[in-house]
Amino acid sequence: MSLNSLLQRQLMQTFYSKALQESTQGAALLFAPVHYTSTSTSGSGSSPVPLSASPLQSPAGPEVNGSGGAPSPSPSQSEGTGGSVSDWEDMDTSEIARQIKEQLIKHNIGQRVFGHYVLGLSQGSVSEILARPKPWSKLTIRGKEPFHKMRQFLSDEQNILALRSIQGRQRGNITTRIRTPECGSDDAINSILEQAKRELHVQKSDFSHGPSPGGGLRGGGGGGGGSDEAIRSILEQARREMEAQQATVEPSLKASSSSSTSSSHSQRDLLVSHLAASFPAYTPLALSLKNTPTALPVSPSSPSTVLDFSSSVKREDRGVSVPDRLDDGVPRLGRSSEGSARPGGGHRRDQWWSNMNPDPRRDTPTLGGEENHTQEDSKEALSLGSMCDGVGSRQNPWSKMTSRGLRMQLWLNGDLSQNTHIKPAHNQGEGQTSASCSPAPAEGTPSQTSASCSPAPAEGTPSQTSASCSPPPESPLSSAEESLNGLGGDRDPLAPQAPSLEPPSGEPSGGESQPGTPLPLPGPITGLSIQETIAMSPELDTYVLTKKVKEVLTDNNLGQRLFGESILGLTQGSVSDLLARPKPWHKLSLKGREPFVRMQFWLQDPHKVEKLMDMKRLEKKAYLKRRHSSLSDGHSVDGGLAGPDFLQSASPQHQQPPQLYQKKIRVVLGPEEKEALKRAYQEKPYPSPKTIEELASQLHLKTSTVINWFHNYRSRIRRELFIEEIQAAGSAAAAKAGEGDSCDGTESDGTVEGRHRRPTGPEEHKEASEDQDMEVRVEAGVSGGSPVPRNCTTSGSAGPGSSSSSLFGPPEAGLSLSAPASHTSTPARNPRDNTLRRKKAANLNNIIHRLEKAAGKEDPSEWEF
DNA sequence: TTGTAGTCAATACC
DNA sequence: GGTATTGACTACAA
Repeated sequence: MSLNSLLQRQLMQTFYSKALQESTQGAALLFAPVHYTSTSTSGSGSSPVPLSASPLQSPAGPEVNGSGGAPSPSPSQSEGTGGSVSDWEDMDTSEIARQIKEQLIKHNIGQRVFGHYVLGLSQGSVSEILARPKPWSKLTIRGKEPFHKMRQFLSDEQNILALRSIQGRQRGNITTRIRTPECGSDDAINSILEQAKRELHVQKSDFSHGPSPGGGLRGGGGGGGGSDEAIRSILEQARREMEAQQATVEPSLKASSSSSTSSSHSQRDLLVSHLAASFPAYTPLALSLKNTPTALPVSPSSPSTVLDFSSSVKREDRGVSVPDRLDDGVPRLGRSSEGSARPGGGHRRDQWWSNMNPDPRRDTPTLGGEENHTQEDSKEALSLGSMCDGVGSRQNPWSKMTSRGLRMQLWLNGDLSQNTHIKPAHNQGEGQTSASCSPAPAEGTPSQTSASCSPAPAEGTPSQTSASCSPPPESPLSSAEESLNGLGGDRDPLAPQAPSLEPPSGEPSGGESQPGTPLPLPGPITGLSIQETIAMSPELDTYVLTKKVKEVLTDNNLGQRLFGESILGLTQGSVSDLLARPKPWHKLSLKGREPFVRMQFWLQDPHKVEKLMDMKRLEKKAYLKRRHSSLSDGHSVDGGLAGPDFLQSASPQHQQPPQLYQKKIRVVLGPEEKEALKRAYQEKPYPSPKTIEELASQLHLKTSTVINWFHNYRSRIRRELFIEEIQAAGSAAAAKAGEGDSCDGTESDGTVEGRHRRPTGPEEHKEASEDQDMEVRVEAGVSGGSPVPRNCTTSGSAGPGSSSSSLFGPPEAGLSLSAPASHTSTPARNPRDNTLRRKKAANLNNIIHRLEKAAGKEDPSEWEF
């Protein structure tokens, strides 16, 4: 609770000291989200009053009151008085909303967090307010309150920065989802420290370079509220909090080291996940086992051990095996982490983590050391090393860059290009681009940059290159840069990640390049982040991309799991899904495009295969080593080579009560249940809660299961349709090229492209089965007549309209149950065709629903399809 | 509250 | 042992 307040105090001080200038109740508003009382939104008209208000009042209250001088009402109070601040009147609500939206977008702050922490409103309310702000004159007193808050929120960048930190703390890593209960506390501390560090950074930057990198955010005041005193105060608070936390830990652990605290537990979880994220190639846990073999049998109460570490890492950790990635191959930067050394093998991980991990949360566990660390940073915070820390090496490697990391980077960099080397490589073909941490990449050689960012390259090759800073010149990637097709000498954005695939021994990762022709570079390559690269990327042909990836993987006998975890940061299942059913580029969100961009760059890596091969070998080696160790310790090894299996098997699961390793029981719907659900879907793709209840009751399922099923089914139907349309379009084009006009593309759809793109026979059969199932539904369902688009089923622009028109076309014979039995004769009976129809029909229902829904809207401009 | 996108992870399947 | 499927979940937005 108090931890939560620490970070927010910054926000509060600047926010409410100006806006509210009054009671601590007003200040407490900011903290409402965590501890709303039941009366927080009652008709009293007052703002939510958090239960946690009191502890916050202490630090903030006096300052707030002091700054304001004359007492003034709280927002809620002020509304009763009409507002004691003159400019609270006649606000331009649209403008405020616009600015808020702008800032939220700019800082990647979600509406939920904003509403939660600033307005005391739900995300939905925030959305409403921002999207459709009412004119001031039409607002009630209560309705004006959010605008008061928003305006005050905008008045000081510290508010925004603080909220951004909160957002970053709350938002899970894209690729790692650690859900430990104590995370919040750790994160709070880390966020505080992060903020403090940033403040130091900014101050130093201001001092050294004039304007802060924060750019326009920093309104007028330069350093804003980030005085040394404030920073010290924050750090002091953080230290106290951590001490308080540590006090709860058993003395032995307490005595051992800071890394043995309970907080460090979760911190290690974070470490694990982020390390895995940063160096997915170092999956083999045997690397750590090699160094700490005795750690295996340790009990959970010994957090300093690898085993416990592993066991503490939930499987949410994206299935990457963790500890070993932290050991060998981890660069040991000179500074920090001094105090993180602990008995056992974990200290090196923490050490590495403290140095390398982009997530500011990493720093926390070291109590005294943390403060020292930060202060040390302040002494150094604009050295090249810290620059690298904040911008370069702390930038997550390619496969696991988080939005949080991106935000941090963006903020630290100010205009994004000051400290980074952004270059539209493809077109301009300038020099190296990977020196994201290099302040003067154009002048410094990669080796220089690397040396600065990776002071301890002797630890092994990974250390040389794992940092996002530029790798040493001897890096295989560096030497191979020029071989990258279309790169014009620019480094592959994969570079930060790719070298980590090299074996920790330091030996180069193989020799020859992948014989396959890399796809042309899609567009600008940046040394910044995947997100920016994605944003700048031109449209990619996801289908071609996945096809190529599949080819490479299969040709080289590389598994999806390996590829997914190492390159994409995804699990095998996700990879399978992506490769089998890639969405068209334009249908993908920024996040959804990420794997494809990664694929693209991976394909361009001439050493891609060698690296994965090396990875594979390492995993096997690790497995064997682990097994050997386990056997010698009397444990059996029944897990996989790495990843979650490893974590599981490495843990003493055989000796633990089942509840500690309880696998989630997966609901498996039976054929009858599915059938019923599909029928229901045909009736109503968007069933009402009542219908869902009924279905759940009839099928003896949980309502959530039914809801999930509908969600999933809708989503998957849509995606299936995309694929089918792509295939149809491709086949139509092929047919056109080969046979001239072929408006009826169904044949080629089913026989040429369909076969070509469908993985296996059984798949066909299965589809046919579903077709049959679907045909019944289609004919009896809402779409009524034939859904078969006998015409060009999927023109490139085929959207809902085209589908719709086809589906509503004249009845067509041969669409009944017998259709799937024929695979080759009548085009209309082709299973591919049927599948397409099925999906179109299902999708049509979806569209109809949207149409109906849209029809209910007043303004046609709001219609959205 | 509802819906979508993206993903995980259990498990079925080959 | 690899891949495909799919129920469940998170994050986010309207």
